[in-house]
Amino acid sequence: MDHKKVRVRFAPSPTGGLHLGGVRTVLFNYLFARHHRGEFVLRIEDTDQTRYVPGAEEYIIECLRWCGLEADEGPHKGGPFAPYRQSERKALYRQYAEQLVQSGHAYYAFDTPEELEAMREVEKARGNHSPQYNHSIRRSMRNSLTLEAEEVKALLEKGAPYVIRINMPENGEVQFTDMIRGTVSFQTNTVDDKVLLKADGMPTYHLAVVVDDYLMKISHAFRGEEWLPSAPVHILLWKYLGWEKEMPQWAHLPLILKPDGNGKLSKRDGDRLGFPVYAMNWTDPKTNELTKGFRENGFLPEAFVNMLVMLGWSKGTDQEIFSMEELIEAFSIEKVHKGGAKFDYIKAKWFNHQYIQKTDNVRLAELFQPVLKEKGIAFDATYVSTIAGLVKERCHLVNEIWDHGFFFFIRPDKYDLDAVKPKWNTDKQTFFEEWINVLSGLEDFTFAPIEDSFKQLTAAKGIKPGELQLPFRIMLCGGKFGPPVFTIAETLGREETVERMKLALAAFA
RNA sequence: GCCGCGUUGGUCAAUCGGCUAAGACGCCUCCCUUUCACGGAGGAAUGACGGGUUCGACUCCCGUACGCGGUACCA
Repeated sequence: MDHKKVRVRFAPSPTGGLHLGGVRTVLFNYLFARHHRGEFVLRIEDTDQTRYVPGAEEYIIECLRWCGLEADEGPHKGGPFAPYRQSERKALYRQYAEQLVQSGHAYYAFDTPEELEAMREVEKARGNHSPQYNHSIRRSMRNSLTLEAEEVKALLEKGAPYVIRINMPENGEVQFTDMIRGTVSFQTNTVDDKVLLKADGMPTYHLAVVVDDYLMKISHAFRGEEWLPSAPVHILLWKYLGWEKEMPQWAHLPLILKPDGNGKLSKRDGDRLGFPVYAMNWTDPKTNELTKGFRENGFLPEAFVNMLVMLGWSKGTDQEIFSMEELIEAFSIEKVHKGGAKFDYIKAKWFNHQYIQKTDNVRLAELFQPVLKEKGIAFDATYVSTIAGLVKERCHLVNEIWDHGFFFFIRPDKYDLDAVKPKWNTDKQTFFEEWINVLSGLEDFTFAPIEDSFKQLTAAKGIKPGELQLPFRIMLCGGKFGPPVFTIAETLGREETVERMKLALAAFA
């Protein structure tokens, strides 16, 4: 690797929520930058004004913050290469497009959308499956290659709308080395004359990435595999603009695929299969439609990130759980796979489960509080964190603390009578009535004394302890679940325990 | 259609010519526990296909098949 300072960038288009795959692209950029002690830039590619979605940029920034993948430079914090929004850099691009026209690598095209459409119709009728504005077509279109110089000048002067298109060479090969895929090559006549500058004066992605990557001194450009087919356009632009020596090294990341079938994972798949695809909840400002996010679904950001990094990258050992520091240390772009990976929500939850076990109960309780609030239940932080500690080993999502510990917050509203009734008798009834008295007078209402008194009384009554533990559990929880039953009693406290026993006894009879 | 990129168990994946093909998730059996879970011990399950190259190929090369991506004045 050369000695150029490592600078990478994540360049999303602010059109909606941030997809899993987007976060993974951020992650790989971030890890690469940190590993090489370089810089990570956030650049907003909002060149398509018709697709602007309010709030999307703020959402993206918040996602990065939540994931712990914050950029060093960006629209939210500035930096030496500001502005970082392409819409605010609009004036910059035109000169480069003009420069390309001057050097013959681009040209003005005056074709109207209708003319373009007509051309496509004609071509399709002739059996051309997907007509491209390319070397063979451009000769019959209205552009500065076919029109007389005076006519072009006249059109320009009278303000006729036009775009600037790249002039793809007819016979040539573009070759480059992708850090993940090795040598990739294209025949130039198979790629069309992409629009570089739109009629509204905004650049297209193709021009903007190249110009901004150059201006922002980007050393390595990572993006999704879907960009591979347009790579030759970008490579040629670097060359035509005379910046070839500064061109970043490319890496096209594999796609994240849907769990069933094939194809790129989409928001729709999440809705269909019941799991989040976006990092955080996203509400479409137009339709008000809410798309669920990993964060609100009870994922810890460390787990989310760890799960994502394993989708397409492997250290080469059997280690699967990595701290951010370990990832920064171990990450290398060469170990990123070529093939796409299917997203597995079950495995994703397994990662989260691992992290929940390692997470401090106080933090877990804080993350769980919103669930209680939503239910209109208030408990003090210490109590909630005790519960979190008691049930976390069976939680794959933070929100599941409720599913596994709701009875710590509310009395059971129904009992698993099928598990009690068949074996219920007056001896058991009597046992519990007497034990209530014992418990009421117990000096120290904690695990050991509770268990001791239980054992003493079962022995005295000649009933097997096991016969009574399950009913006791059902009295307190309502069903066959939860942590050790004497722990539940201790946690609930004497009053609540006794009260629940009385209530249950009435229901069991 | 054309162009490009891929292809190891159901899924994530290791292997960079020596494989009796790791490990993880999930699944199944058992142990622990008179709840569930955690934990522990086992088990089933993999190199798309066909040709080369080689003493030897999952690994390299070439075809084929299949999949995906692209084919916009969207990114």
